[in-house]
Amino acid sequence: MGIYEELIERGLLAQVTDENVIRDMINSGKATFYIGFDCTADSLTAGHFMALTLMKRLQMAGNKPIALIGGGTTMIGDPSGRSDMRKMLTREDIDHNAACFKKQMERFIDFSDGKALMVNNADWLMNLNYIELLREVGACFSVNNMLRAECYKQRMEKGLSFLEFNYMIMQSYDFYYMFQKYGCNMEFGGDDQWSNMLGGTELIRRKLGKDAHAMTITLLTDSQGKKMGKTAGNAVWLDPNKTSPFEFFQYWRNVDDADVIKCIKMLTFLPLDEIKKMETWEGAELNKAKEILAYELTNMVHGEEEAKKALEGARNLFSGGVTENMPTAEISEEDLRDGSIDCISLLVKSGLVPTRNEGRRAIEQGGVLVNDEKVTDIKASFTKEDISSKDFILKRGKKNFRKIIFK
RNA sequence: GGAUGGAUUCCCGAGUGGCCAAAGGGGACAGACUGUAAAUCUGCUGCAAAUUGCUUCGGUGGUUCGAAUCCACCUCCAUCCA
Repeated sequence: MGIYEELIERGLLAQVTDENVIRDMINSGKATFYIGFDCTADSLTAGHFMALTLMKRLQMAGNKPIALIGGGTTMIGDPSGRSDMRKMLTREDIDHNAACFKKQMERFIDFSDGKALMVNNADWLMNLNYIELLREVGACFSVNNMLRAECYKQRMEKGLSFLEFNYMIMQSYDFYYMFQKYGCNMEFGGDDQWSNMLGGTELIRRKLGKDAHAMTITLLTDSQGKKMGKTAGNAVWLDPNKTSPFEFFQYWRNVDDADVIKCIKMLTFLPLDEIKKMETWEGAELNKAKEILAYELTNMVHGEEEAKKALEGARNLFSGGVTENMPTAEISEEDLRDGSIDCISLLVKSGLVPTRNEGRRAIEQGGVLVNDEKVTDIKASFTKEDISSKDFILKRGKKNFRKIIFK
């Protein structure tokens, strides 16, 4: 089975420009492909992770990846699939984010000995001359066609600024530029990028009379069609300081029954026949699959040690007992008032709750437990001895908890 | 450039002088039930030194005992005309 067939089997491919050509190309390792990452935040997310694994899969099959950091395109902001305008980022923010991306990517993709390239489109986009660009590239685009593109549809009602409208042109130019400079003959991206990507292949065909290809990855959505990799509107980050390995693990441990197998197929590198066996699992048995999924991903993103810790921590918490490898929070003498700390402060301090009001509410609703005993009094407080004499486990809800350590 | 409509809390959206920290829905969170799942039911959803106080209805000023609501100017958005 070639890599192309494997990608299909895993449900990763959404659309391709020319199936036969692309299959031959990637199966024989002749593709030099790129995936663009716009640096809108200072960490990659679970969504990017799928793109990175794809890069890796293709790299393992002998193809050459180019990771394109969108230092230039981020200045514009991709309107695809968005219902509102993006916040404009400053040049400094973008540069900072790009640096963060770079670091994280190096963990996944082997960039040594030219096996893969990392480039930043700020290097060529920032110096473009407006009139020249319009004449050279702008003439190749039909506004009529662009307006028909799926990615702008949602914006036709809410409004689309000219700035964002140009995003497609910039992305197309990237491909055109890298096609010439690096021999990049294929572009990968999320399925929401399809129209932007076609812009690139079209531009190359018009300007150079050559064929370039595009292929999109199925967006990772849950059974309700919502994009995965987000909790409460917040992304699941790959940066351990933004989403701890434990939280990361728990996110995947908690996916819907209906989505586990799909996630394992799309995100992990487990062999397909192994996954086939899991497909027969049902009901509570699926928890095993969830654990595997969570472990595999945490292992890839945060390393084996963290993955093991998270796995054990979670097992301990949910099946009781040992308090090793649980996330901890530290408090010190300064946090005490009159020799003790009240429960609400402790919740806030440990990060289990963002505001005192929410802490109060959690207690009122019976959602706060100390060593598995419900806290019933809002004014409950604990002394240094309470906390340091034995393990002190503070829980908010069923899945959020900290071991409190007195320092 | 002209005309009209609009901006409300995480999102959608009601509110057109006091009864408004602001209806309803979604989402999120918590409880029950479960398998750390889904569905369902219940509660809850600005902040805090918490029977009270403070901040919030695009922005800045004003009128008023009192403004999300009225007035002026400004910013942004949509639709139509150019």
